[in-house]
Amino acid sequence: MTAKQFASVWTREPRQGKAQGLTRDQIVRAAIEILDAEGLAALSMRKLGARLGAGATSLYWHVANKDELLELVYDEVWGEMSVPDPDSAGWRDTGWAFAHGMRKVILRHPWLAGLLGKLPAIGPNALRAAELLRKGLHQAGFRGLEEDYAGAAITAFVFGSVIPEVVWTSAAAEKNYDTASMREAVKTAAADYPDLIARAEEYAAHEPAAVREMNFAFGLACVLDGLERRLVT
Amino acid sequence: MTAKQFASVWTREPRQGKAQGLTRDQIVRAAIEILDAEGLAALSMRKLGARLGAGATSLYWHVANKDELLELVYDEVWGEMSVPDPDSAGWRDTGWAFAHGMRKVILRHPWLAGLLGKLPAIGPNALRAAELLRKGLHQAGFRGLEEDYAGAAITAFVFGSVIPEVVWTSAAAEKNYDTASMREAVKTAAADYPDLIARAEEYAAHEPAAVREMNFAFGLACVLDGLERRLVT
DNA sequence: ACCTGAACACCGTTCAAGT
DNA sequence: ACCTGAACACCGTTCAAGT
Repeated sequence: MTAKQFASVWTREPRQGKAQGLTRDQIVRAAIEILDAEGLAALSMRKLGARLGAGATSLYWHVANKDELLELVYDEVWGEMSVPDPDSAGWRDTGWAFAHGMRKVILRHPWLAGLLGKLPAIGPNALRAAELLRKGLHQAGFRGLEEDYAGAAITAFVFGSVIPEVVWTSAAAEKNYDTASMREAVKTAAADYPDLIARAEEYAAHEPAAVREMNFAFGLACVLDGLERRLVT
Repeated sequence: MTAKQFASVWTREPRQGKAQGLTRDQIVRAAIEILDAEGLAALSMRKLGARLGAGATSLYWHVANKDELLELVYDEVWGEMSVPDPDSAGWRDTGWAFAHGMRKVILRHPWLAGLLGKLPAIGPNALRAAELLRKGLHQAGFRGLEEDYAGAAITAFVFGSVIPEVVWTSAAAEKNYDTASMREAVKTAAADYPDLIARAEEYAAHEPAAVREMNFAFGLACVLDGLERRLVT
């Protein structure tokens, strides 16, 4: 048994206006750092607490539970999205910029893909973005339910596009597979479908980032074309 | 201490040709039952083992780990998808049927949404469906990378559409919130955006299943229109 | 070949207690 | 008001041992 160190108000550091306590903001930022560095599965309350030099259970003063923390984190990153100004451009440019802005955020934080199907997004940043999209589509001429449908079509396309973009790389990162062996695995899995393999090989022959960007642009243009047509009619 | 029951080869049931052992198929089916009934978070190896009258660790003979089990489960449900025959209909009908088939599977197994961003889909059922979509788009006239882009656009739209459809109801189910209080929460969260609230209220005024179906049909028609246009040009 | 149980190294969360 | 540590009820997974 070692003796306890002497401690009293006089030996202890002053409180200094609560500058050293935990903040919800601080917690959220630290969580994002862990998520960016190690992925969704690696975030635990204990690890997060340790990173902040606090006990895991201290977090529960600032945050009701882990799911609520994830909601905060989820909305925080939507704040990074650069939203276009619907007043300064045509609706089509707005839609285009909106979709690319969303995509960029998810590519920067791939763990978002694992949260999309888990949490509803009703935080302030998500709502701000939703309102901007709505406004752009309203100015374009959509009214009533079609205003919703049009917005849903754009965001649906973005979510659905980015998920497969991200799921491979983040699965590979979490279990650290090498990409060559993964490609090989797909090839043997698809042995019955030579045409599918041929397609995968042509796809893989291109620079990944570039071909994905084109893939995204192609689909987005389809969606926007469809919206435009519905507007004219 | 209670005495052990007498047991020997003679009192024990015969082996009967290994009819009573666990099967991979059996395990996968039981897992789906749990998932359908209680959702993704409720599935544990221990619970699954118990349901099958076995120890949790027995499962590891048939399955490498939980993630692999989820991959099996994931692919298994894609087997339920009714895939259209691209030879018997125009490509647009095929695309339409394909998208609706996918959507139906996810709506029947909402926990799929939580897996989309987590697991790549390269099981046999997923590949069979992918090949069919590819074939339909090839017959339509898409070639090269555009064949991929077109397929990706359709599946992206379906995934992205169904996620928000499902995430609310499954979040509500897991924590059993009542829908009225959730709607109220959204309303107060969006207090700064009256137009957004107005839209949400008109949306909520309709029969949910019907308005979602229309939402889906609207966006899908946009995507297909866009594809058609790219085909003609 | 297939299954078991004990054990390990984790989880999220509660709560009485401290300052 | 904020933080701590011990404790509870779970996890997924490994592995020696059984049949």
